[in-house]
Amino acid sequence: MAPLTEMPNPTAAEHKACLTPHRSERGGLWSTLADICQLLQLDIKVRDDTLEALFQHRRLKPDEPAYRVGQAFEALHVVNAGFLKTVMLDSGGDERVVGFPMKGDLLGCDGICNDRHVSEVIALSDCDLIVIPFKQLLCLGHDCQELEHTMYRAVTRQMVQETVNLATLGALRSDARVARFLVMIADRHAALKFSSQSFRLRMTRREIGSYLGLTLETVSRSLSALDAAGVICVNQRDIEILRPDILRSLPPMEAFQRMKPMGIKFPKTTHSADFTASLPKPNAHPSRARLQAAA
Amino acid sequence: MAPLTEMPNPTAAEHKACLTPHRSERGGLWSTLADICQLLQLDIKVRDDTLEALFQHRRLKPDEPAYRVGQAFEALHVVNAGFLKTVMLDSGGDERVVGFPMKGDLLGCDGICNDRHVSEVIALSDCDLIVIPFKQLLCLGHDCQELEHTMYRAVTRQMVQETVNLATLGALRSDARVARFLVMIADRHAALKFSSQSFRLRMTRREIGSYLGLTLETVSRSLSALDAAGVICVNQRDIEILRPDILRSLPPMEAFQRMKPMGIKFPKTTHSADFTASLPKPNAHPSRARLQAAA
DNA sequence: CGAACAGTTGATATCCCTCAATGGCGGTGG
DNA sequence: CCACCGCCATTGAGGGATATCAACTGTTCG
Repeated sequence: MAPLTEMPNPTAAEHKACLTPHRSERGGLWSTLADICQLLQLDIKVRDDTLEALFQHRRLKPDEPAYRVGQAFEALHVVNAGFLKTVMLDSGGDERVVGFPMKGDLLGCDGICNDRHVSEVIALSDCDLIVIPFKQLLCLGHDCQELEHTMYRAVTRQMVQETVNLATLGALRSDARVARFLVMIADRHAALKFSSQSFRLRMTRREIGSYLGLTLETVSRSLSALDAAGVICVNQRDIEILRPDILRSLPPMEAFQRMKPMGIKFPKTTHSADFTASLPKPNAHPSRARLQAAA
Repeated sequence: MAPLTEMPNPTAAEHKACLTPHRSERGGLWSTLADICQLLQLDIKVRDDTLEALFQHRRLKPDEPAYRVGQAFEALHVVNAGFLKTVMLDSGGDERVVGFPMKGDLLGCDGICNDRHVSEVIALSDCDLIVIPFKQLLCLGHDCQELEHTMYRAVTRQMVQETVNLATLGALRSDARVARFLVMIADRHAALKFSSQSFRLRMTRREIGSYLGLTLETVSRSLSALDAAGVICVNQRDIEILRPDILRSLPPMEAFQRMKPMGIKFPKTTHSADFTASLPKPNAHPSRARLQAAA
């Protein structure tokens, strides 16, 4: 692992409650609906007093759940600060990570359809959430149709994004899965004006593996391989992205490259990217070959 | 809706438009909102004339799309009859199957958030869809809040179900993935009063593989292995389930069995199911061993 | 019939899971 | 303070699972 050149200190910036106009009332933090819409990046057009409605904040410590599987659905949450994981429990009781929410994400959407949660969300760091009681939201929506529509757009956007992320992983080999995972994280950091070039992972290798469908050892090896190839720089949970272009270009497996829409045929695809450019370190691991040579 | 009482011949019955009180007007088929709610298994309480609103049907032939990636979002669709696939296109233009909608499923939810579809839906058989123009739905929702809430519950239910299905696959090996896929199909057939014991797959091995993250050869081999173990009977696309108990009990990989919530430790799990009971056929393939012996 | 496609099966290479050993890091208690 | 412990991460060895390549069969459709 190369020494991470310098890391201005994204950790500190990400950790502090980096919100906006919130007010202290009744002893806790409260935010307006307008604040929430800004956090969700919704451009709400209504100029309405409903935007002044107040919603309470909720703090979580690491390992503390926002809600659990089976719990009655009462409220959505918006992440104002911190990092979390969303997990589902399979029939055997084993947990499967399905997402890593962070600032601006909407939590609890899975409870809308059944009045009961099928997933659970657990804090990976100190977190600050804004609670949106669903009944209250419905009441506000009753008065303001535009608001209701906008909020549901936010809900479906959140769910579509999760599906897109999960769906793209299936066709990739381990190195590419890990690479795509890092790209996802980087893009989300960029959207939040965090550094997308260097950041700290908040989850364990095991949790990453659960999300990607890999074992923790394979995740670790893939990170090491990307490091050895000079694409990233890994130091425990600190990641620096050196070659974002390569990180984004790792191809899917051969069998899935031919899955062109409607059966259009293509000549055998040659791996487009050549990683031969950067070989700062000797390769000693078998899986590193693919990252380094396109031959 | 349809008097789907008994169905001696699922295949034939599934193919014909097994709907109900629809009306022929302006040359096409139309259904009421009440019909749609029944199809979606929504218990709508409102006794309202909005339930008499009419929605047009749309027929698709095999390989015909209901909508395509990038197309402007204008309407949701409810499947009244037929079988389809939902696909997403990754950055390389390769297609990835993310679902196999059938009767009672809601199509097009992914367009709500962006006014543009990120997935596309293609018919695998002759299909009959009911078109729900979204603007019209919003207008109806404006008059009847209960209706709007109910429809959004249907939307989120559809999306949650897809996520759950995708999420459970990651921890399974190939045989278990295929088994779970068959269980999914069987359960959905059962919910529709179709035969869950024997049915015909409408998609190719390649499409199944794309959905499961496997190659078509592996899908074929897994089906053959389940057949050889006496768990199912495969004949091209016709499937008969002989041992649903075994089909549901295939365990995840070792590494993912230990992913108990919050780090609770368990003794090394012994594979609970013993498949030794039924060995009607000789085993000649390496991958069949796991299905037959728990030793 | 022949072409194109879907499915099955085999041989082989490779990927990644599994088991195992090691080191780093943080907390806890003598 | 430091030994100790537990958890996390890394790395290696080995083997099993699955992708890949290839050959063959069956089906559909013109």
